[in-house]
Amino acid sequence: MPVELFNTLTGRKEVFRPAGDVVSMYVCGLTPKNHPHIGHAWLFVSVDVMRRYLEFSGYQVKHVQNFTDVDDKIIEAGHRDGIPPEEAAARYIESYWKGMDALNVLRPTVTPYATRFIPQIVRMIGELIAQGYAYQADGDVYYRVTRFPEYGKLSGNTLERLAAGARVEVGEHKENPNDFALWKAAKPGEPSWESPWSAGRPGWHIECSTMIREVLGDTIDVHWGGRDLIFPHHENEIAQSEAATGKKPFVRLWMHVGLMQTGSEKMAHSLGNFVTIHDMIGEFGADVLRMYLVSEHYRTPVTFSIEYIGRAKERLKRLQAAVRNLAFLNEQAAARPSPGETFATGKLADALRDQADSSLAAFREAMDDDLTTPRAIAAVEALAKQINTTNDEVAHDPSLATEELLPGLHYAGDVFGQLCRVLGLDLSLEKAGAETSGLTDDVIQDKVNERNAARQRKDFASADRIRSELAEAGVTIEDRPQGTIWYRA
RNA sequence: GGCGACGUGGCCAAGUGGUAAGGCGGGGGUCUGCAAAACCCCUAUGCAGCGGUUCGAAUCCGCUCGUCGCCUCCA
Repeated sequence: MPVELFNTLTGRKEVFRPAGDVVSMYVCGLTPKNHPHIGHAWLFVSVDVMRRYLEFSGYQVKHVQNFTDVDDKIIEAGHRDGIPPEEAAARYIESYWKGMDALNVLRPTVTPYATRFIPQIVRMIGELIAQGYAYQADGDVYYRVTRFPEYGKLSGNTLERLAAGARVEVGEHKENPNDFALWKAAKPGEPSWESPWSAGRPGWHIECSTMIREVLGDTIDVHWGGRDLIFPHHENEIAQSEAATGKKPFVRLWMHVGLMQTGSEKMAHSLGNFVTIHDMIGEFGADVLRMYLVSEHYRTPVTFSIEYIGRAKERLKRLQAAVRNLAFLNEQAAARPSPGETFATGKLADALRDQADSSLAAFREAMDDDLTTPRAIAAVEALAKQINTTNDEVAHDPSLATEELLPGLHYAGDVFGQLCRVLGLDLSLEKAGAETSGLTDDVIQDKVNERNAARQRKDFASADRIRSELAEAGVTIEDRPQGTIWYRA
């Protein structure tokens, strides 16, 4: 089954066919002007899931994602924070990495910074001027949209229709209201670079065109961004790149994530209605946040709500239980040699294998169909349920856990692990342990032993007291027929 | 005004012609000293409304109502 993905340019799902052996993928990254919010996380997690799934499916991906580290908003951020613009950019880039690492988002293969490509940007603008696609006016340089007949093809517009809207103001120097700046002359005190036209800085769109060309080439396989970038940003990138290189298409597959909504409007720094990644990770943990984001389809405009994150937390519990149960069952089964083939244990092992196979198939089918993660998660949950059911069977009859169960456990565990990794859910036990508080393993084990002694002598008051003390320290206890296990959660 | 997305149970969410996945919540069980977790069972004659096409539509077409995004910085 081929992977099919929705292409904004054609408005339909298309079979994914990268041009070469390595998928070239560019993502419009951040303009680091503030701490990244949940809407940003929604984009980057979606990209990450796609990348992980492509890699899982045997592709190699060259993932390039930029920082536009020079921009009017960054200059403003510098004023706001009382630091130079470069420092503001560095601060928010750092904040970005911190959030992404926590969310288990793979780092891009290459991360170009706009400010490190100024000579190449200047050269590309020069080419556009030489070819008549751009003109200078009083130190600024503008793109001449009327020279590019296909202007509007990504957003479904034409120049006539855009003109009908007439909400774009005609700049003093523009020939056409839809012309956009390639180079802006600096005002006093603003960061600037020398160019043939003025000391100034690049306009907003040109840096992406230049960096893509320099790092990936004239035509790339995939370009990602938020829906709000379709017009004018990505429209302008097409106009710049296809004009300058003369090669079409600039991008074979345009992908856009739906916008995160707060209440009934889009979440945005400029609207002041944003919730930062950092705050949500602090409150719920990164895995829960990732689970929440992945449980929505990437093209849907999702409404942000604390309540929904709470649901993701509940959902994640089943998966985490499966990880614990796998470890527990493996331990139990390995410790007991098989007395020879037994019908009941064989049936358990078969059920694990069967569910792993069908979950894997369902997962692939869902992901092949434009990365339908909500359905993919259902497949993972079905496998988790089978693992947990096995645990229940063994709880009722401990003698079922013999070496004969091991192959089924290993197979199911392997598939379960792979699928979770594609979704970027990191459910490892080590990590769960590392995240929490004060008590050492030995101290906890002592308390558990102490509690069990109390239970033995039917001193349930003491037993319950110890249990709630542990609970307050973030340690959960499960009493099983084979003994008590504990974990930090 | 132009372009586009969308409207499925209390809530979230799959489902592009064949008779409504999954999750949260709720109810009932199993297990437990009691819990917790897990597991099992139940929880939409109906998919915004009205027409139409079809043997058959949540799924296709038309109209109506409603929500959101873009057209200005924005992931």
